[in-house]
Amino acid sequence: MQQSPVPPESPIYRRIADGLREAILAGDLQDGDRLPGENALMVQYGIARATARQALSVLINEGLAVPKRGSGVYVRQFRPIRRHGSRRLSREQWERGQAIWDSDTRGRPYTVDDVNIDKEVAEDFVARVLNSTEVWVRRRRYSVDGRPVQLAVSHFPADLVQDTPITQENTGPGGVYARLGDLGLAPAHFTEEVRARMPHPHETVQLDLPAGTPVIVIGRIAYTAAGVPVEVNEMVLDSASYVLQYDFDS
Amino acid sequence: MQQSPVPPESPIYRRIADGLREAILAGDLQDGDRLPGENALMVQYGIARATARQALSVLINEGLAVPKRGSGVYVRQFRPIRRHGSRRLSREQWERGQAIWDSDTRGRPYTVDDVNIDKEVAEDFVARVLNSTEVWVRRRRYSVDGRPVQLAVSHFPADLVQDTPITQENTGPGGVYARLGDLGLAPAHFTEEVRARMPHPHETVQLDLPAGTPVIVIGRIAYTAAGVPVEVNEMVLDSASYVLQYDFDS
DNA sequence: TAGTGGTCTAGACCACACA
DNA sequence: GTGTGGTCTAGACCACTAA
Repeated sequence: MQQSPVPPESPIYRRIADGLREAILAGDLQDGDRLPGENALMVQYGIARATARQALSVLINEGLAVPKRGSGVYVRQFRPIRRHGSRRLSREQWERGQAIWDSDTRGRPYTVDDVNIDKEVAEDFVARVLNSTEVWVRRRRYSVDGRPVQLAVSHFPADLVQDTPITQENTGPGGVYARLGDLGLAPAHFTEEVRARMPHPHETVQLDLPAGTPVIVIGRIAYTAAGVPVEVNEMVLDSASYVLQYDFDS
Repeated sequence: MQQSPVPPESPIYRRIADGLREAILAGDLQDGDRLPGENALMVQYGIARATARQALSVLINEGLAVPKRGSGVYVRQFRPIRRHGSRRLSREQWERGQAIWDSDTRGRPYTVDDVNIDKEVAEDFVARVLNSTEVWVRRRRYSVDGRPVQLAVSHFPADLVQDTPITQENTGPGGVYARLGDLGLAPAHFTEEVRARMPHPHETVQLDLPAGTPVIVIGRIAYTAAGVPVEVNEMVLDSASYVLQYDFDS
């Protein structure tokens, strides 16, 4: 009936992970710095390899570190793009230098690849929102500096956009919204629904996401001034590459 | 010089995880359903325990499943609260039945616990935004149905709110914003910065987050009509409990 | 070639849940 | 008590990176 021997503290792998995390969050280890590898941890703490791996996997799944095969485990950085929702209300005071998170303000150009356009039967929620069972769907991927950052899928009611450039790869100057304007259907109101979750496998591939990186999912509905829904756009963003900004009154 | 023997496909643990994920996303397994456990997978696929664990850990880290000690691994659901940013512009058309994600609209009451108020030296970015090195800080946690869903930390310039109920636990009717109004500092404009990341350990504890659940972080700055910043509020939300909605023009 | 991370096996002891 | 997941050891072979 003696007391339990020694296990009052948290498991070894967790204590190791805590130590490394602290070093990262404190800035002792930063940006592309190399973390102690599996072998180093085995020696330093006298543990088995699986345990060292478990410790590192904690940080990897938290998105704080990235493993590079044959090389090592490295600290990850956060330098997002700033995406503006409603910026119409911005005054100088809250437009300049008042950001909470640092971000890349240099307006780097988007690249669009993998454009893909199809006429499809609408999924349930799209059909419900657009009041249309047939839709034209535009899928594309956006990259910045050669790195993919966003997947977007836009849906348009088939009867409204049939035989317009919206069903073509090249939509002409001003893009899709300008063409909707030509039809007298210029988007005037938007609602955006924002959520976050872990990525699905195909998103991990298409966005080249390291483990531990959530995605931000934006469901956006565009309405004309008359209240006609003309577009449902679902965007999937690499959360390590974005900060969303919304400015509003009241 | 014969071809490589058999390993053209993805690793076993991944194929198992893929199969289970498919079952979840297709709805074959849902809500609180129990997944096949480690032992079941070992037998079914003839693999070692560590490999079965690895397969399950994939789903757990994706937030699709939750392990329950001594019981099993269970499918997780997504039934979020809808949080409205700018809703001022909402018309009936885009206010009712036009949501992309299901959400709990029944207005369940928040509970606030762990209220904590202190006068502190402002962190860098807070000091920069508020033009004040000393701030009053209100920390609190919000729960819905007894489950914690949000952590919030509000900062107020010390010189503006000194000796007001804002420095007290009970701020009176209308809350903090009403008291700011009493001072002629009613918030009129807001900017919100939204990002997502994996939670830090203390957030995991305070929000009781299962593995694989990202947090949504909202950095909110409130300005008076005159453009004076009066509050910096950092909110950390359980991403499995929230959908953010923003409505805007243009 | 040496070192790194990726995958996998075959055991072990533990705390906890549930019947 | 039996079964579950949590932690840990001590090996193995592989693919990839970098010198």
